Amino acid sequence: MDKQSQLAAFRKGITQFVTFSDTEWEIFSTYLSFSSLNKKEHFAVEGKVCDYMAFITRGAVRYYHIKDGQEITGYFSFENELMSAYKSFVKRTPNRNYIQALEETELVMISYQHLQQMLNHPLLALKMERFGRLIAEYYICCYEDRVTAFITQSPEERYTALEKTACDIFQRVPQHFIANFLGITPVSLSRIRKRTLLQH
Amino acid sequence: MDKQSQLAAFRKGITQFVTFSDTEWEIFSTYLSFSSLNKKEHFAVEGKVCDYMAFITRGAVRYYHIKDGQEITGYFSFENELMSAYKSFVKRTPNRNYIQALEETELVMISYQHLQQMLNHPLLALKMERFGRLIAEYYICCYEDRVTAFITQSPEERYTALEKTACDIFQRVPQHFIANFLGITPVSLSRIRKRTLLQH
DNA sequence: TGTAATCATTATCTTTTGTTAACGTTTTCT
DNA sequence: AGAAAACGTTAACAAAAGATAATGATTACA
Repeated sequence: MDKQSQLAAFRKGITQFVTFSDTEWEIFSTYLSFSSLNKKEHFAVEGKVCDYMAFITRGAVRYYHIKDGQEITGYFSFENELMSAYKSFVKRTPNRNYIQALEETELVMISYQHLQQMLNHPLLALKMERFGRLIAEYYICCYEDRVTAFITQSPEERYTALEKTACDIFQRVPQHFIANFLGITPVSLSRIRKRTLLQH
Repeated sequence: MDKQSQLAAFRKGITQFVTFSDTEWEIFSTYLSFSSLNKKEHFAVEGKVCDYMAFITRGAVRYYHIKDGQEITGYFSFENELMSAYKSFVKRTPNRNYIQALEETELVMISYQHLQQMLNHPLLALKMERFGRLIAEYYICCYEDRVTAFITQSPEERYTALEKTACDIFQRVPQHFIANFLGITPVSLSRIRKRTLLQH
């Protein structure tokens, strides 16, 4: 995808948070950069401070931890979504997990440094503060739902809910990653799938 | 506690996010109000839009859902912490859970309406946007850790971790609420406690 | 193209959790 | 002070999940 299309996709994708005037966008877009990830390439790794947040124009990534030498996938992001090792990015602390491309992935990126420059730019500051706030609020709402699911639902209920709200994910992501995401083992997810199939 | 002390506690408590000049604080504090909750009184209930966010100067609350007629406690907040049905408050949607005082609780409150006024107030806007952003970022980090715990740890590991990081919670909150918070049943938590005691 | 790696399923066994109920203790409230 | 409610523990059983290993099938890639 060419850069103009990527920029356009980005501009459209963030209208749920802020809309930039043409003048503002002209300034804003000078702070952006582009990058791409090959399949299995990492956007962020454990131990390093994450210096970028990115908008995915094409592709998909997974977030995973390593515990006792085992990879445990906690989340996914797809095209038209924002991605970052959020805590590391905003707090400037070493990241504690990995973000890896599941497919060929294209990104529009904002570096931490550029973000700070924009937050100090008289013509952008207020809008950027708001942008940051609304993004954060958006993700809080996602997290709220996710924690609620762990508290109030069984693994089977979480699986059924996921199948309802995002069944396309099963076509796109290996099942054992989804199992981790649901908080269970791949073997257990396979059993749940069989169980729920037989029920209908 | 008298209002001046409460205001002082609030001002101090939010220094981790923003520091107000005396002039700013004078304006800011005119938008605040005070309230208190008796034990078991609700700050937020299911189905209603939450109109306030609050700083707890004294006391404690629990957040709970009702599923199949059963209360399931998902979170707690204590003195010197901010509290709100966040998603409902920022999105103006009906709240999906309850927030109830565990003890006599005193609050400094900001109404949604007043917050909007401050966000439009020329002398406060930028700082309030930043305040909102930093609060949201703070809670995202909390949520990140919480979700990671559900993904990577067993119930027993979550219990042990909680005992290490916040063992005082067991003196203050009924154990069956903590069980819910850990994602297990009260019976199971009782067993885990016995098990881990015997191991040492 | 052919070999290796990845992946989902299944089976077996163990461990843990959920469910229900009972019991005694403590707390609450009138 | 006394009755009722709330609470933590324990027991017994059922259900579910974890661990490990084996088996095909598919995919990746050299």
